[in-house]
Amino acid sequence: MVKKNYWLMKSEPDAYSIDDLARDGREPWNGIRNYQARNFLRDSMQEGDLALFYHSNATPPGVAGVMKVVSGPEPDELAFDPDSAYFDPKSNPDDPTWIQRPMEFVKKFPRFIPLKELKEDPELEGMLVVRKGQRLSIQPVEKEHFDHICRLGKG
DNA sequence: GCCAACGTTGGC
DNA sequence: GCCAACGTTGGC
Repeated sequence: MVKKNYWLMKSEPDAYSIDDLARDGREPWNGIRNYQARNFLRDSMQEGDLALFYHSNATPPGVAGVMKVVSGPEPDELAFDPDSAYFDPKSNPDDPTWIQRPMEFVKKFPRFIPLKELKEDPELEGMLVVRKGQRLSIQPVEKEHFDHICRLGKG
């Protein structure tokens, strides 16, 4: 049994929110156009890993719930669609630059946890998402931090 | 709307 | 390979 990893994945709720995932049940996480985030998606994530669903560019920003990695890496088809905002003419279908991961809804927290609260919590010191100016849309999270945030979300 | 903190691009 | 210009992210 491989050790489970934990993640935080950002989405702008205007584009796709935890409620959208609750409705859809399962959704490919695509449109990632940053190499570091791509590498996490492609190389580090394992089926069964859990991820915090983070609402970015929201009022307020914060963690809304939990989802699960349910499959291996797949080519991000948006990169091949000239009509998509995520079209990348440099991505070759035979060797895709960008990849996606199917994610599955696990739960929406009874209590949304705003970023402000994460920043003020001494238990979460050192967590990437509380660092000023960090922009990475897919981040590894320590199990202790993940568990603590789940407790906070219970209300 | 502002702006800090990046990441990317392209000239040299 | 350097680095300035530019674009994007995302909190505030």
